[in-house]
Amino acid sequence: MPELPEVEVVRRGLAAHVTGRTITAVRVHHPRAVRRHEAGPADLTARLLDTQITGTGRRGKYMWLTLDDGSALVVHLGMSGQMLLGEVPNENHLRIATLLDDGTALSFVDQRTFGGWMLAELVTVDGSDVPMPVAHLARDPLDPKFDRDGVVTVLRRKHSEIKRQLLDQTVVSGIGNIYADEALWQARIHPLRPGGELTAAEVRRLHAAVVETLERGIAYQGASIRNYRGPDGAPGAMQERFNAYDRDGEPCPRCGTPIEKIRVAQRGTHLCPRCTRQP
DNA sequence: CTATGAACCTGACAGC
DNA sequence: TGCTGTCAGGTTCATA
Repeated sequence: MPELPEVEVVRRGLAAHVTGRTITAVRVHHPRAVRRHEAGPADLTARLLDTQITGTGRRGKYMWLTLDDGSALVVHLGMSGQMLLGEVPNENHLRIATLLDDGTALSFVDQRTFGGWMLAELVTVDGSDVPMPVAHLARDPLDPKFDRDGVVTVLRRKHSEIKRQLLDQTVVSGIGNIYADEALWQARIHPLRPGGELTAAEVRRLHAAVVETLERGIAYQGASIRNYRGPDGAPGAMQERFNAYDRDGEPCPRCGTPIEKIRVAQRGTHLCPRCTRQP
């Protein structure tokens, strides 16, 4: 589920509510949800208690809440994570429940338990302050300091398919399987094309398509194929706007040819066989 | 260094 | 109905 647009919708939804609030209660219901917090559930609980949330941040598919002790609560939604505001949800996938000083509950629900919370210190990398667990990620395409030429240099150095590279979070972060297929469809580039062999015009087209697709995803409040929900529990609408993803067999919105589904890097990959040239 | 595959989980769905 | 196999938005680790 959650790629950059979904995570950004969650971050924005949380920011308005949690900034300035103090955490008054924490309960970890499932240890896997904090497995990446190496000091353990008790440490996380103790350190969160009575801390104030001072702001929010995001890079790629990671988001975080900055805390008044200078550290950050880093959240990854994995495949099915939800950050919910309101009452504590009566949900058997409730993994972590917290209470804020205005009486609101901030809960982490995650069916598949691939996501989780961890506390981390902020480090300065290349002029930006990010939590430790995020430091290895490339900037995402919506980052004001995103360096397109730098990414192109990396693309050229590697020899793997462009879709594989779009999914590599150390090349460019935030893009997952949905938005990779959507951006490649929009740019009319075959997912199997070697990234290093794209022309300058194709690179420009792809960059524009990635930015537009991600921004569209945010504008439609994310894609709810399965269990993605915003912090208010509402699903997104982007799944109704897909041109290629999950549309195999349906006509390409551009030329009418049925969308094809292949596998690239073990991932289901959707493309128009007529709009794109196979390598 | 690059690339591939498996593992980590739960649930939905297709087919028999 | 129920069983089996496959697939799903992500990341990480081990193996070639």
